[in-house]
Amino acid sequence: MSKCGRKKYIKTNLRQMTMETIESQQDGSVTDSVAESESAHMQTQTGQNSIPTLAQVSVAGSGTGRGSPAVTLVQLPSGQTVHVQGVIQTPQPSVIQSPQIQTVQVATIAETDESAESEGVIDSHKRREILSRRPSYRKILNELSSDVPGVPKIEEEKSEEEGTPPNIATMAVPTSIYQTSTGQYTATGDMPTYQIRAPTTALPQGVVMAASPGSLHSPQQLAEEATRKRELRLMKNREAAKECRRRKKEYVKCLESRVAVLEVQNKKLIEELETLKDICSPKTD
DNA sequence: ATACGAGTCCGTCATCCCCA
DNA sequence: TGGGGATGACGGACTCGTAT
Repeated sequence: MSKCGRKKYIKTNLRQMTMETIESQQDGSVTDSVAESESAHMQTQTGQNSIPTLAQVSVAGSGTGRGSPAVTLVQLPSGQTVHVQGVIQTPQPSVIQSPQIQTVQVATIAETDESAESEGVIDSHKRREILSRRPSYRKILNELSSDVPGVPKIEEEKSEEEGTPPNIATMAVPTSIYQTSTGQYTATGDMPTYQIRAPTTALPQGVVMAASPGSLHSPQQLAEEATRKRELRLMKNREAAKECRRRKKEYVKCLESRVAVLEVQNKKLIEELETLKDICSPKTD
């Protein structure tokens, strides 16, 4: 797998691994979390052992610097020891309220990874066939939140903005986009400038021409109409993608917050259990 | 200084899925 | 059932930290 392809693979599995983290994090053991993810991933990647096995675990304490790799040996339940390369994902400074919790993304390198990587890149269509679409993260979160009270649902835009939890930092989303005389779209705020490939027919956001199909005569007009529709669709999709990513970030923050809460709960329960054990156990001396 | 790896962001395409 | 919004997946550009 190419460098970029592997990177995408890691990104692709982030959500899945996050869910596994939540399921397994009550144990509190890094090794077990990795092992569970390992086995789960092996099931989903049958026949594709050239793809690195991935896991995401939550660890307490500080990690290394941003983007700095760390190599760890992890023992699986089967007794097999794997090399784990971990990279600290530094959260936004104002995002995580519990500084002890950091998300670590780990990738175990399967033995056949090197050889498979040298075989070349699968074309994108084949990859699309291999990588089946997973359920929407919004759906997952909503299912989660229906099970567990206290987990906010990702709802429609309005309620989401109004009901943002106080510990989650909202991101600035620029909305003012206009067309310059050169066909260049510029956004106010922090969005970078970008260019439309065929600016001749591009329209500002929200502008819909009232050209009905019956009013089009020449093939040129039809082509222009098609181009215009395409530009409009691309523009809408561009904005939708931005919004989608913003919501996804919020979703990830929500999961991270939930992990932090559950870890605290788990710790308290363990302490409580120890206390009760001390009370109930007969004194030996 | 520079090469390199890893992470992030963005635009686009393909597909899912809801609603009129 | 078609249209359109939502989102997974992909690839490219860019940034940043580290090693040399």
